[in-house]
Amino acid sequence: MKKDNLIDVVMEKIKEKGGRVTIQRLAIINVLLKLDHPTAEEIYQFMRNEFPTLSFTTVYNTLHSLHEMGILREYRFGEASRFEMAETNHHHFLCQKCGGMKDIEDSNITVHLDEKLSRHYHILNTEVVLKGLCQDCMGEGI
Amino acid sequence: MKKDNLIDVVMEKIKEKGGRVTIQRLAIINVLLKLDHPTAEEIYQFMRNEFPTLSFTTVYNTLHSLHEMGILREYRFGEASRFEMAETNHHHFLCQKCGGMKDIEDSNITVHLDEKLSRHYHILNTEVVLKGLCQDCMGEGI
DNA sequence: ACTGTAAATGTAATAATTACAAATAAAATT
DNA sequence: AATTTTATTTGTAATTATTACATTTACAGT
Ligand SMILES: [Mn+2]
Ligand SMILES: [Mn+2]
Ligand SMILES: [Zn+2]
Ligand SMILES: [Zn+2]
Repeated sequence: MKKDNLIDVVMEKIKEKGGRVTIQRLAIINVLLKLDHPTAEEIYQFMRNEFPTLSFTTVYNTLHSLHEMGILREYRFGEASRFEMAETNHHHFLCQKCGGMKDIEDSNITVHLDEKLSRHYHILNTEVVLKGLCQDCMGEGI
Repeated sequence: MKKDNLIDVVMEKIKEKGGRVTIQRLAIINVLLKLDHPTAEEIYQFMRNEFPTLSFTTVYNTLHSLHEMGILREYRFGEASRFEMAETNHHHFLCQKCGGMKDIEDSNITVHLDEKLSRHYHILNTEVVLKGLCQDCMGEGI
């Protein structure tokens, strides 16, 4: 999806949910498009130069409200939460050494759920988490 | 596996790694066999009556060292880490409403990884995380 | 029993996140 | 365009989970 178009979609979704389109929200969306699974701290530090008046609390508030609106996803692997746009479904690889989190395209993994699972759970999302060593960390042990 | 036998296996594994078999470690292993994905806090509270001299720090220390020894697994979904014995591989369901974490038997899900993934990563573990609503929370929205 | 040292303990410190009250500014209404 | 409403931002303080550290205890080898 083209970036400007995606921003429009996000703005629309915010309005749908009765939220307000603020420069802080739009700015954070733009940062999420640039950084790879950033933490709240990483987002804040990245924005400080261009946006010195931004409050760290606003970063948390915004990430939380955008998450509630279904606009982004939150992952709580590592010690700090990491965020990304909720666009497409995909899987993740977690490096046990450096803590890195890499996207794995949906097409690279096939998952089949036994149909009896849906009798016990209302499943909204299926995601595979691979753990191991990334290319940078290979050949050094854990 | 029979429980006493499992304890023996754990003791053996601790010794293999050059660790010491302490009553705290054995007690915490026993708690992990009773509780379902407990947090450090839940383990500590569960043990306080029978073991009033136990330190909360020891719970953390023990969970950490047993994890390092490969005896248990740590999951950092929710705000606090949750722990379980590392016996068999299985998958998990996370309820978006109550935060509950349920085991899904390995046999209920089949996962196929594209072979080209192993050219980029050294994959040690594959786990599926299902998100949705558990039976208790169904029919109440998110 | 003696001894070396890993582990346990208690307290203090840190890191991530949240709570709260006051100030600001979207956006609806006039 | 001015006014109004109230969601959001901001700064600070509080909370929660976890870790650091110095001291004491006790596992396990001799
Ligand atoms: Mn991703
Ligand atoms: Mn489990
Ligand atoms: Zn790595
Ligand atoms: Zn539930």
